Amino acid sequence: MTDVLVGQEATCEVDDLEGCRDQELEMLDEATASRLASTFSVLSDPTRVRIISALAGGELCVHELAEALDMTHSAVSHQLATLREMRLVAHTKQGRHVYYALDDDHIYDLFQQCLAHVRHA
Amino acid sequence: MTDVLVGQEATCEVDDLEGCRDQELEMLDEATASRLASTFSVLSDPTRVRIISALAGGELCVHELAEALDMTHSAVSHQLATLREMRLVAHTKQGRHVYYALDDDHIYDLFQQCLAHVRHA
DNA sequence: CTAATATATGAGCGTGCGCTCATATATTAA
DNA sequence: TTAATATATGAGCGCACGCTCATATATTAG
Repeated sequence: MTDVLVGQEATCEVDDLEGCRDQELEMLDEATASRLASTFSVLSDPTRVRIISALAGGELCVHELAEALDMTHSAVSHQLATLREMRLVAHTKQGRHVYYALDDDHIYDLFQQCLAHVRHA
Repeated sequence: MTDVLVGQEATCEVDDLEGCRDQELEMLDEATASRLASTFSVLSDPTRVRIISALAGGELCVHELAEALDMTHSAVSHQLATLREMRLVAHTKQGRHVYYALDDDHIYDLFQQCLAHVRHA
């Protein structure tokens, strides 16, 4: 109680600076926060997690992935499109097959670290 | 073409084993995949990322967080409820203020690792 | 060529979620 | 007591997203 500034109507004036100074914060700007959130959101879906897990063992084509995940080709293909747009998987065409493989090791590191965390807890 | 089993109705029989053997996969089970996805989804929102970033500098009460993020108390309070349910933040009551602080270092490690990745790319 | 296979993709549906608004509860001030 | 402050929370809205279904394109077989 009796904080330096408790006034609630002076919301956007000096308080921000005071608040930051209080704890040496370099507050994350919104753009960086959004990029972080976007990166995490790539991994925030069970299907995509399973795809990444499957591709960790080597490249697979769409119907192999669909079988491994027991999902329709369409559903898997849609998710692969998402992962492609986010530059997480690379694809190479061989005949009428399209083989997908992991493209971003950093994301896979995040995946592994989270896995260790989940398995430990 | 002429794969061992191309029939689409024989989806869940021998193909799974074949696929797995191909690459020594220990496929992630669905439960683990969901837990991974849930963990990542906690960090997949810009507001929650900013809250975690703010709390990284020390504990803050709701109105301080609201000022730091330039958001309403209600929006911040709702997100804090989510973070509380997910055991990411701890709260202590002091008078009419409720101070929040980070509770899970592992999650913060994930946050930091992703930040490094994003800032490097 | 036609047919079958492999993948991609738009439309639509249902659901989850983040915010606002209104309201409820708790604590302190007067 | 009443009033103001601090936080929590239910309802509702709008939007994003993951799936299904249907369709389109590409490649290979016959």
